[in-house]
Amino acid sequence: MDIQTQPITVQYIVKQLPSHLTHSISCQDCRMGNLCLPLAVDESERHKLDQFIQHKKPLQPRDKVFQSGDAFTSIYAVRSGSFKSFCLDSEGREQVTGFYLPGEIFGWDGLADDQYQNTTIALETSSVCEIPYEKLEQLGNAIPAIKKHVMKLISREINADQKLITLLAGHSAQQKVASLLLSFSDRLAQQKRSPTRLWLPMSRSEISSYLGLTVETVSRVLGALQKKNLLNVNRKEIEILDKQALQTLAASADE
Amino acid sequence: MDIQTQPITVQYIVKQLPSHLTHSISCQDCRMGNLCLPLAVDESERHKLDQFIQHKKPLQPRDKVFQSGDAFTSIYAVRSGSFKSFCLDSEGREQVTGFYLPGEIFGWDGLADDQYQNTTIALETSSVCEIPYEKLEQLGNAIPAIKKHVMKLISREINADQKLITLLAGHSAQQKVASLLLSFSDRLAQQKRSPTRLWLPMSRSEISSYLGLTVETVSRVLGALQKKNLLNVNRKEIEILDKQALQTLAASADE
DNA sequence: CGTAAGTTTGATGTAGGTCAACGGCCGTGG
DNA sequence: CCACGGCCGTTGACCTACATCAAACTTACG
Repeated sequence: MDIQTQPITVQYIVKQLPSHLTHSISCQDCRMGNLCLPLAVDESERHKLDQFIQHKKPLQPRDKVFQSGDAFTSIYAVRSGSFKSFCLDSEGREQVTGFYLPGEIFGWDGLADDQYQNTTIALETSSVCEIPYEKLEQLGNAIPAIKKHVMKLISREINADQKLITLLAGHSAQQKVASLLLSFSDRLAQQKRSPTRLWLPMSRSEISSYLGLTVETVSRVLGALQKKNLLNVNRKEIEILDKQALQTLAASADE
Repeated sequence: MDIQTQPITVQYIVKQLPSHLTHSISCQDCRMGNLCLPLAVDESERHKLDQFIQHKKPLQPRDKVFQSGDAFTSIYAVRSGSFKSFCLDSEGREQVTGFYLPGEIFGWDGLADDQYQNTTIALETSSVCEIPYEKLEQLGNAIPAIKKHVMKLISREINADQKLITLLAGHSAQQKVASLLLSFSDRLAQQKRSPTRLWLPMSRSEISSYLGLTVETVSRVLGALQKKNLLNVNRKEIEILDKQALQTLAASADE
């Protein structure tokens, strides 16, 4: 019943590798393949990607990938670990706008005005693939499948943002927290990882900012869900005991 | 001090035209030019756009442009009037996700999954240009400037959504309402229309859904802002009396 | 081992939600 | 042309979900 203290994450595996390998895996071998760019792209085309995608070396917690105001040059694919993006309001308070897990892509927010709107930092030891946007555009011209996929990736960000808008605008604290956990669960499942035992890489404060709540409320809601036997909560380790009930709760206000 | 009862809108002007002209204006003549697609595109290229963009005839209030679940085929540019997009939550409650004014583009939410996520309807007598996405893609291949601009348009939607997320997550009712009014003001200014005298095409209920509030709260906040002499409110007509103060209020919690 | 930062828990306050009544506007029909 | 009815917006009284404030506790780290 105890959650493994060191979960077997992609990050964990990568950490075990000699460091000269860590950031030199090619796109062909990348286990994120079908989540990331090369969907519906064959061997030889995938090779072209490798020519310019930079498989960067690991980032430490709090390391910035880019900062609000930086010139837009690239988008980034999460290879391992996790990231948060946020902006500061006029008061200097941090507003978290997204969490990114392995296989997910961030950085689109820089495209409209040629500079990133959000700062994005690593939440844990993590690595990214940097994909220069210019090069990606050129490759898209050569390979229509790539271009099509790029468009889908951008619009996936739109759909995610709109889902969050709906969550923020019309839902209770319980529904918000439950939805976040379910979202994480689904995204872990996409990585072929356990959808019931999750390790939250972000602090309560980051969760609360993302959900438009306070730290205290997030803490209390997690406590309440545990009391209802829907969850096991142990700091950042969460075990989902009753996904069904959690979904019901996230969807409708009853009980 | 009285607000003109029939404001001089694009819609108003278009209504005066013989109806066979209303939806046959070409992209060359469109006053929305630089807001919409043809930015940085020359005469001859603009002509190619005309070949497939459908300048549809006017829509009546509540007419659907597309419905949640419809197959994604096109994006739409607002020529005149205004639109709202919304989705229904599991309870059947309407969640408004965006308002669109002349020169703005909607429909990107359909791209990721090849079907629209939101329903979008006209708020008043309005007209749109339908831009078939397939054709737009092809044109983008031929004319790089078009493709670049399309990318910017999509990512503008991302930025708008993230701005709304920030507004919903960390701001008071007053700040939300003030921000909405200022947003409208700015967008009217882009159309070279008065940024101080606005006519809100949507109901209080639609505003409240968009801002994550109740009708009563929106009404009370408008009342309060009027009492502070920041606004004149007369049903859907709003006159901004003190934009400076409104901006201050929208940005910081003080006073 | 001591300090700081993150988390939990409790007591209290309040912004905004809920419920209810009313009033103005507009369409329809006599 | 006026009367009626329905819809939207406003206003008031009350209430609750969540914020705020405060303090203990736990973990992380020099």
